[in-house]
Amino acid sequence: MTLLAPPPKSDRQPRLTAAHWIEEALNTLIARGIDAVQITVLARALKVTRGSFYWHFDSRDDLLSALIHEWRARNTGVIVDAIADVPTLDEGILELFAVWVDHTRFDPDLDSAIRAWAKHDATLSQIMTAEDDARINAIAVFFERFGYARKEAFIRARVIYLTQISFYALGIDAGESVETRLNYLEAYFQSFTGRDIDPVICATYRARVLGEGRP
Amino acid sequence: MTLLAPPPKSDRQPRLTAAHWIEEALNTLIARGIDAVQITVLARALKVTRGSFYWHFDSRDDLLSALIHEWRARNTGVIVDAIADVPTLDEGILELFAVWVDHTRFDPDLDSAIRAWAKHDATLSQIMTAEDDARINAIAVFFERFGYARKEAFIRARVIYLTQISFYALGIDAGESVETRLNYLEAYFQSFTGRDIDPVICATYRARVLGEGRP
DNA sequence: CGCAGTCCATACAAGCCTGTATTGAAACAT
DNA sequence: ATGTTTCAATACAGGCTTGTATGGACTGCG
Repeated sequence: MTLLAPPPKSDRQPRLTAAHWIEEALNTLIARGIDAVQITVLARALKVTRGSFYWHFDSRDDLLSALIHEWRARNTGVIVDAIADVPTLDEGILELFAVWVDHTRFDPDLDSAIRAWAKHDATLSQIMTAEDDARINAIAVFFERFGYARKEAFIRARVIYLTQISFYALGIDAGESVETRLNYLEAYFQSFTGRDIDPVICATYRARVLGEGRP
Repeated sequence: MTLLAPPPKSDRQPRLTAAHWIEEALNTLIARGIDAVQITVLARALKVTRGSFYWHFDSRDDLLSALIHEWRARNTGVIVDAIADVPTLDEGILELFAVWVDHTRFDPDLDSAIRAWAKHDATLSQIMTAEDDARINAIAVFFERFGYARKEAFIRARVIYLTQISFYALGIDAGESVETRLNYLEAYFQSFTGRDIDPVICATYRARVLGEGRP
């Protein structure tokens, strides 16, 4: 069968691990949706045959479970943690903004893709709803800490969270530069909180974001 | 082949039209996503074989085009029209709320399903983005008409629109009663506009919505 | 009555995907 | 060096989907 002599194969290709498959699966999940996460597709992308896959996983469902697990490990709790102990309202809101922008802490593409998947998967939908509720609730508690009445805090939490989720869903964040978004900062703050942002804190934040832009 | 005598077939089954296929396709698009819109699946649901489909349509792509066409005919312009000529800010916002709730004017499930589809279809994505921009812009113009500065109007338009889109995406609208939502009405209004709603207009609106609930 | 148009059933070719079973080839340990 | 473990290629069976080709049944019309 093997007519050709084995090619040099010099540099010890580190064989694939389950993590490689998960990574590739996440990529295609984000790029093309859950229905496109097919073993054949992943194998092609990884330049390997499906024989490898079935060594690392029992089945496709096994892989899909791993994807959900991976999402929970990455994106769950990030938002809740971000505002748990902020000292002022202004810093809390800006911390939220920072989380939205810092894709190493919160991966919006992954979140969107999982959400789209959940739309047609009952059990995943429950998990997603619970996560959304936890995030909104955390923001509501945050607002309450700074003098907002219960009902208003809840609605403002919803508004700020839902706005951000759509921001990703519509791809607005992809088409707008950091500068443009910073230009809208005061307006967003006023809209979300009903108060004006502290100019000093605002300026500090601007400098920080622009600084991180060019490390 | 036909061993059995043809069953009574009494009541002249009005044969299927392309519209029937489109309707069923929209249903499964909403329920299970674009990848589930398969000729075989639709035929099963319509209790007909695929032979029928290929009489009404050239191919699956032909059907998908029809779906997009149908969406444009139904959902495009609805939001823009709703607030084009409202006399006051309060009524405009409430008119927007009314549109969100009145699924005969605006079909959120269809909109969501098309949006999810567009996420992985470049050309459809462009159409969707254009539609979103048009809606947001219309709301921004509306805010400007009532004294909001250009930048603030734009951001407030975004916030109110994006909030609503997520409302559907997260399925919050499905899990909350009309009464609950009406209870939050003042809070939403304050959050979206930065002003307090006129109590009289508010009461009138409440009565109207509750009245329509039981026709 | 017969003919044409409308609509659907059936059968077939080709492609794609999953899962299993078996073989093959490196890497590691004894 | 020899055997075991790790990972991947290959081959096969079953199922599902699209698209085409063709024939049948029903309708309306001349």
